Amino acid sequence: MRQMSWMGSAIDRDSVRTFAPFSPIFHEGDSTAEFFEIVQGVARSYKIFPDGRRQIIAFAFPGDIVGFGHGSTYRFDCDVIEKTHVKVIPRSSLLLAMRNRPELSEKLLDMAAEAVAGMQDHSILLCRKSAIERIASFLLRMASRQSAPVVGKRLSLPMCRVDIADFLGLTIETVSRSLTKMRTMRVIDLPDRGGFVIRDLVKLLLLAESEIGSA
Amino acid sequence: MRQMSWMGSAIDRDSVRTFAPFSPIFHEGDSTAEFFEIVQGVARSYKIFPDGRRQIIAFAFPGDIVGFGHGSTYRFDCDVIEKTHVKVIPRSSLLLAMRNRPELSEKLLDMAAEAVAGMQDHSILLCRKSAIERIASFLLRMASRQSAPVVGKRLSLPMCRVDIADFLGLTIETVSRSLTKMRTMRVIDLPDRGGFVIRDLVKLLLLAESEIGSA
DNA sequence: CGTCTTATTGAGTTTAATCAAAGGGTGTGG
DNA sequence: CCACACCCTTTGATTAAACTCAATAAGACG
Repeated sequence: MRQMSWMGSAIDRDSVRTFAPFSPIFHEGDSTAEFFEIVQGVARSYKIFPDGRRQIIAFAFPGDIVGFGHGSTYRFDCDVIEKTHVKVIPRSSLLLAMRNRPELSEKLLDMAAEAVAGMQDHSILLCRKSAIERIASFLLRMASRQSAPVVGKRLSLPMCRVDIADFLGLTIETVSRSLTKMRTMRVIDLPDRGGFVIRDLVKLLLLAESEIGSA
Repeated sequence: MRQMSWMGSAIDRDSVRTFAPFSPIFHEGDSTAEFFEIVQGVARSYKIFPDGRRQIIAFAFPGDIVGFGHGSTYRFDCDVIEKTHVKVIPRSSLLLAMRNRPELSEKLLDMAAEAVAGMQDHSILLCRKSAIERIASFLLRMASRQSAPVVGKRLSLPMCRVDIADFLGLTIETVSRSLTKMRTMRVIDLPDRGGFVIRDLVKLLLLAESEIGSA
């Protein structure tokens, strides 16, 4: 969920908070008194199940909103994977703004629709795509978050393998093998931990099969 | 998306339309001039991809709303799998109601949040559960849509195997094998096409692993 | 420099997909 | 009413993909 800047003056008094790596923004079950715009850094939303399985629902980058679009309590946990600055927006200020400006509500509904559509695409990615297609789609998405998908430039991949695996519904071994394969195919480079380079954008797009989930 | 009855007088002038089996309610790309409440029957929402794969996004039963929560155009196709009566709600009447009653907007946002949460649960079902867990979860959901999950009563399963497969991200063969296995285990009965009977609710809940996706 | 964590690589197993064929209703026409 | 055809479903055999278990390698950090 992005681009809330049109909210304008309604959120002038928001405060910015800083989170240390791996500290929580909120927990499942906490009441939704506020939501959060990532200013700098990366957050991850996830659910942990009784059997220990973890599903990462989304990564949030600067400009993204987390915690919005829940009911009265959060439906999952959210923490940050590196030092992160977060703008805290009181729920009440949004509700106030909605009453003052009804057209805002329509916009928010559209945003919610966008979120639903995004989840649908992600579902399809999870159940219809092969491991390598998922990784390729994921890398393209990571790339488009920090610049246009550029060949040759080092792009940041701030999350560890197990996070990628838990986001894509794979194991870390499969993630690692797929990345290695793509490196062998000269589609990407892996210069260091936490970074990757696109060497052949056309092949990467082909691997991702483009139209699903690369949005 | 359910329980829109609180909309009350805003939708008094809605008309009811009847759709013959497999006729479309709307297509992807159509403009969202209206949305639809299923009065009687069953609808399915789905996307078809360039490679021919089809993903059924949701089944809609009486009381459910379809077509709500898109942007200005529908994001997928929707048709009915049996003779279905549908209440047509003009989008304009909802927007009007929102302006007149701001608290409605909050309720709609909550509904959207609900939809997002539902999609998240479905994602998890699709990428974390085995075939038999998915089928068990699906049967429980089907059961809870028509009554409390009751042992011994014939429950309707109106969609064909290929629809179940495309909803759960499986093949029809796997769906069929899983159902057969559950029948062999005396968990369910399959008295006829389009129906099933729960014989052992406890085992069925265990197979579904309950907490994920049975909501 | 050594330890600890994270990532990679390898071997074997499991699950579901694929390919292929047979069975079972339903409906139509003789 | 029966026979046939069609569609949907079930069952079987094989294959392929990803998971599991296990070991090694590479960074990060004190």
